[in-house]
Amino acid sequence: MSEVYKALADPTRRHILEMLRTSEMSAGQIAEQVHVSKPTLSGHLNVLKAAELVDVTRHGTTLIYRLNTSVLEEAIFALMSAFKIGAPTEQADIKGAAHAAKE
Amino acid sequence: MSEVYKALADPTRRHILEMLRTSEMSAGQIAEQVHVSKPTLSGHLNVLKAAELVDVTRHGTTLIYRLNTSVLEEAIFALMSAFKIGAPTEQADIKGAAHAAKE
DNA sequence: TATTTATTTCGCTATTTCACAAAATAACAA
DNA sequence: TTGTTATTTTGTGAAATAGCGAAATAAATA
Repeated sequence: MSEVYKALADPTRRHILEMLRTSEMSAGQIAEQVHVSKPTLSGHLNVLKAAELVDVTRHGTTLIYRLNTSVLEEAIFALMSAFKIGAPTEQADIKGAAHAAKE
Repeated sequence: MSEVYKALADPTRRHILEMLRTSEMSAGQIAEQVHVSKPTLSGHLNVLKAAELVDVTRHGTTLIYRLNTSVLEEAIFALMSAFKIGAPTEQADIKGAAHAAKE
């Protein structure tokens, strides 16, 4: 579980996770949008894989990464329960959170 | 915002935050339960303060730390929103109403 | 003013993290 | 087998992080 927090601590990794939310992607496709060297990207993907935040399957020479939503959900709800924070009840909360997420 | 994730990445700091959930505490009281040296603890408290996860007020010679729940809530809801992970309550209702339940 | 208590800052070491270029590996096609 | 593409592993260096003991600071009290 602690590995999940560490994985989320890096902005590049959070960006990758957000990209994978829409659809699964190969490492090469990710590399087109994340401007770090391939070795660096590979390292980030390994951290995400170790935290089980992403799953990988090979298709020929390409590796397909996809978001493991359940692990992310578990982490978020673990945080919520650890601090006894309830679900938001107003749309304003959701908008506020969406705005904060872009920073 | 990124500072919040980094602050949460360390298990000692998460422990401190959980302690502060119940009630505010002085640095000395925190030190009794967190077994690191005082300089190390002071460093952790500074990280939490920089992320605005805690507020500090001085009472005489002692510094009182208390959890800034709103910043923690914002971080959690930012995560939920970024990954479209819905709370199983009103948030789902709002989304469902807004998008006419399609996906 | 001098002392005591609570906490921080300073100075240092060890470990981890992030980044890159170059070399290596995996799968496939010719 | 040789070559091509996709991706990772290796090696290295710079910067950040966590840890500690010793010294410094802030506030209260004698």
